Amino acid sequence: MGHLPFQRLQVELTNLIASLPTESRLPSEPVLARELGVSRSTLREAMRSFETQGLIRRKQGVGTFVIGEVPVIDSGMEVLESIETSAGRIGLSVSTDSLKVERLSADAEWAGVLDVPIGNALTRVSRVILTDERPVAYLVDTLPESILSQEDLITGFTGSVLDLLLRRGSPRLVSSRTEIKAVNATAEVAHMLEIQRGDVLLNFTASLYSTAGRVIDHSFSYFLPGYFSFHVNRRVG
Amino acid sequence: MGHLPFQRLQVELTNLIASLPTESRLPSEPVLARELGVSRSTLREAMRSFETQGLIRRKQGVGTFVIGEVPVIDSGMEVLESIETSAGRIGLSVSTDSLKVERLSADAEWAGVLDVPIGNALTRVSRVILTDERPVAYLVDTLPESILSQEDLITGFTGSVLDLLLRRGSPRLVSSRTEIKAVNATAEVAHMLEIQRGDVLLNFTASLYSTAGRVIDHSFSYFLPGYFSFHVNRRVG
DNA sequence: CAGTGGTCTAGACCACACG
DNA sequence: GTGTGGTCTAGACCACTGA
Repeated sequence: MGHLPFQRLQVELTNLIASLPTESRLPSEPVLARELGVSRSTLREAMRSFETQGLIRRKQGVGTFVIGEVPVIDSGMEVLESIETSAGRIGLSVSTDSLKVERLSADAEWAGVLDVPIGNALTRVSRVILTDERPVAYLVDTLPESILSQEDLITGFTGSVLDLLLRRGSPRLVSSRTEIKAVNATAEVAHMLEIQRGDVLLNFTASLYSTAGRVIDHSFSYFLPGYFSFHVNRRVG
Repeated sequence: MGHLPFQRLQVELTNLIASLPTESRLPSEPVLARELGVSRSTLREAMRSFETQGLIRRKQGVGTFVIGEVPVIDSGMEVLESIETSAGRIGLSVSTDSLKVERLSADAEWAGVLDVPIGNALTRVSRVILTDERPVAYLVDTLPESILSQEDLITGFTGSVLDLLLRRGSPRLVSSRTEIKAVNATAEVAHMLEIQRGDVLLNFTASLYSTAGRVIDHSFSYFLPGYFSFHVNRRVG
């Protein structure tokens, strides 16, 4: 009956995961593969989507664990707000990890994106968002140093560049143009989010504008599906 | 220095694909794997993202081909419009394939979603969108038969349920609530889109509302990344 | 150290297109 | 039939965790 190992596997894994209590550990991959009558490769492939859905968590050197209810961070796309704000609305506290602030020089491409001369100093802030120890988003903000310098980040920086700019009040922000894509995790992003290379991610590429129509900030955001719910109300043409 | 076969592979494949003319065929997988000094599994894994980006096209039993410039269908999320309309704006003609119309009975879940009694007759329209022979989107619309019957679809149905409802003018439509996700292709969807199971897709789940606030239609849409560009302007809270 | 998940290999067999 | 991409296997080795 082994005609469709994969689809059968998905069903059996679904049942197995549902039958186990939260936080419990699955059998190791070699053992589980033997029990289910498939090779380890096939088992791992089937497990992929379960992790991006937030149903299990794999930790290298430790094991694979069942996750219970995932607190889904809900956010409407009409309004731009930080993940901290979205999470706060559902009473979820998130933390920032792997915060990195870099100073770099604008090459031709970045000069074009941010509308500054080539060679201008830029500030780049990258960070990982955690909910309950789980990395769920990776964010990279790039903006002119004249707008945000490393010194600005010393005091009272919680992690969100957007929240910092809003709190400071200048320059005044009005809107962001956001492009929505689905991507495979690159090796770098996979490492930051503790997932596997090639796993599916939701990606936003956004430019933030001031009232003067200037580009204030450019950001790449990568979200683990299963932990977020983005929605939008579209009017009929 | 084969310490990072995969990352090196990505670079070499990028160069190889860029160096070949449009429509040309790549060497077969066993040959190419040997030439690049990796196993076939690794080669195929690395090729995955190239296909979802629209850079190559794999055809079972035929070969793997280089795609040139992909016409990207650009669409703003503020306004709901059919893919035909979005494609038309950039002068691209798309066609419908694998059109299937089903009649089914509302179970408890669908009754709740569409706000009809359990057991009510429903119409389901599923189809694949092609651009230049390439399946790029898979759409499934489900709605009460009282709103759209199979007879309504006999004459002048181009494929888009939305366009048909708009042309008919009743019921009057106002908006849609759309949820945005990134997913792995299921076996079924992968087959319809001629991609591999597990490949990354952008997914919209939407409910369409009438002026009376009734749910008129529920749809699942799956898009191949690389062929679409969805964007939204977000205002600052 | 032993045991876990992460990566990669070599090869088998299947499904499909085309001559 | 021949050759292609699609699936699956068995096993090796690495990277990491924790006792």
